[in-house]
Amino acid sequence: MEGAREVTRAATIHAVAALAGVSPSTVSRALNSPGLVNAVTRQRVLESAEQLGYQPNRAARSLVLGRTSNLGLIVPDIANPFFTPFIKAVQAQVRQASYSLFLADTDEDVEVEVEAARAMAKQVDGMILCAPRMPGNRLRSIAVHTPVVIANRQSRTAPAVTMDIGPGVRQAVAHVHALGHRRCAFLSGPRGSWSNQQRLRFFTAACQAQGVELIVLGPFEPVFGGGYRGADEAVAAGVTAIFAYNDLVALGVMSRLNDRGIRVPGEMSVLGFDDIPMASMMNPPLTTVMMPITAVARASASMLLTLLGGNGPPRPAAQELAARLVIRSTTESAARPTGL
Amino acid sequence: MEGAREVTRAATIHAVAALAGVSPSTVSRALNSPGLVNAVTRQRVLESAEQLGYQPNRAARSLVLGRTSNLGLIVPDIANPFFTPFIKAVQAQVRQASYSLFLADTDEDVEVEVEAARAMAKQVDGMILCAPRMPGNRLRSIAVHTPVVIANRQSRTAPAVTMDIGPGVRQAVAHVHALGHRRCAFLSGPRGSWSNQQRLRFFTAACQAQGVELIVLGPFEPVFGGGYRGADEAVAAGVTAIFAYNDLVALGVMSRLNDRGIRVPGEMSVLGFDDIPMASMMNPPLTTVMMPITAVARASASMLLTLLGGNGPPRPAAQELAARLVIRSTTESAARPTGL
DNA sequence: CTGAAAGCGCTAACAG
DNA sequence: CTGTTAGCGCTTTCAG
Repeated sequence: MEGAREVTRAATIHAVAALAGVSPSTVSRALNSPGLVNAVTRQRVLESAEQLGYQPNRAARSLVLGRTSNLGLIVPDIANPFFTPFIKAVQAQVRQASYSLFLADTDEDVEVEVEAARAMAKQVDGMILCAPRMPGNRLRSIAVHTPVVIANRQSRTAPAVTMDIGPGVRQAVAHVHALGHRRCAFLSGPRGSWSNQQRLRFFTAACQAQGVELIVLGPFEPVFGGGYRGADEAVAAGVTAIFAYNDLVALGVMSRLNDRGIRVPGEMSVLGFDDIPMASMMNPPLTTVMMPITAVARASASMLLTLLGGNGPPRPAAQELAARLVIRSTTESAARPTGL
Repeated sequence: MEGAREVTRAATIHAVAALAGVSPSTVSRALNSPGLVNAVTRQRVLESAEQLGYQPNRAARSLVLGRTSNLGLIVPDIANPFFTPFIKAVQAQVRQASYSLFLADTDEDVEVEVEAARAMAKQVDGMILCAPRMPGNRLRSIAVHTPVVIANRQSRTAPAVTMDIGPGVRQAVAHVHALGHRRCAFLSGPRGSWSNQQRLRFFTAACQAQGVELIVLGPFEPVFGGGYRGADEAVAAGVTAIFAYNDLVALGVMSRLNDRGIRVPGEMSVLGFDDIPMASMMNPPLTTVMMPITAVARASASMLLTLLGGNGPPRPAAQELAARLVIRSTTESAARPTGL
């Protein structure tokens, strides 16, 4: 009979101690504070441990130490390409600090998010909540018990790392203005979304300040298909440049424009938002507002690590990183308005 | 002073016991085996627990129970859209069985993978290795200590869930043959890759069996850019249909074809492989061989759960799921060869 | 039905 | 430098 349970019961510290002819505490010390034990003894212990394939039991360790050496990360959607660089960066940094990472995805659902955060809180030393959708009080109820860093969302409850889209938006508007565009469309995203409101607000302000007429269209779903529809409306509105809510939408726009035989950037300039990995790979490469998501990830991770380290500033200050325009090949001098 | 450490020390089972006026063991029973305790006592305990916001310490629980209630999942690359449905499905199933899930990504690096698996093994009750790259002996050394299920790869070491691409490939070839195509290109992927070899082998066999001439091109990188280059070679080869190594490559092909003014599917038919979420969203929607990745995920998860359950068959058998063709809009009757 | 006692595997004083 | 002792918080016999 074979089956589910392990063949060999894992070796305990006692077994190692016995084999090395020392006490368990010496084994513990040899492994955790090599300096405190005689070199030759330590060598013997190490060999015994090696021979038995000894792996400290994490539960026992956590229990006595009061820490798990695990960190958690919760993101709205793993499938969203906007978050993947974030996940990767956090993962790398966390691993480097020799923590393990619990990663959960909430499918953009608040209930799932709250539940995931609660469940996770019990088994990590701290966690990063990326763009959490839950209300402030729920956030607080979690942050009270567990060190938390919030990314992509303002908070008074916990230290937060956010992005300032202002510079990027202003650069984008200045860029199209410089190319001679005077009438542009903004393809808006989900009405309820905070980032849509923010993007809309900044674009409106920047266009007004720089003398560009802004036609707000939408809302459109923040995916490929949304841009597909949006493209037609923008063309009908007689604009010469399109600010898409995000890169996915921009992708849809370009696809649709292409179907209709409208050249990008020849007849229509298109700008995205986010700078997802695909943006630079598409054809032509997309001019877009780069959100410094990787930098945010790194900052969040360091912040959490600092928070846990106990050293450093007692409570890391909030931090804000600036978005900026990345000019690639979908923007060009304004031509005569298309459509009609 | 405030700072990193928790404000309130988490309530222990003792505190709850004291408040309810019972012993810790009664609290434990009230929570875990409600049947064994007097209804009114239980009620009192539950209220005390609620009042104190009592959350059992997982480390202590794991220590005595010998199980963590955590499961692990390791995938080659979180950013690869092929794996996202897999991750989501596993996550859902695991959560439903009230386990938490550790998710790790190896960036396709064998060393990272081995390391991640080792680290994870110590703190989960079992894990799913998705398309592991590590050699069989490393795999074995892990599977010996931890219940493991392998997805997307054959194995004699552990129960595995794999996909049979045969039916899908044969359907694809039959499909283009029925449309009158007699000369097709296969844009191959990474030379070393097992799935590339497999796909190539099956396409070669199916084409030969069905009387379709197959021009093998490449290798190309398995991403958008690869297809971009591949498209030109395929056109130069004078084929009327292109089998792309995967959907990303197909995407690149279509983009390039479009740039060159070659209509899909009018002048060239294009077929993908995998059926990533984007395949149905692109324009026109891609005809592709659907890999039943979600089904594999579900099967893997159930398998692992069974393995851990101790009940059911002592060792779940390996399982193989069939791929099949999904016909969308990038395939049409053969026209005259393009190019030259 | 409930309490007392023992112990999961490990670390951290505290003596030697 | 090393062994002994005492728990970390929880579950589970074993008595009552």
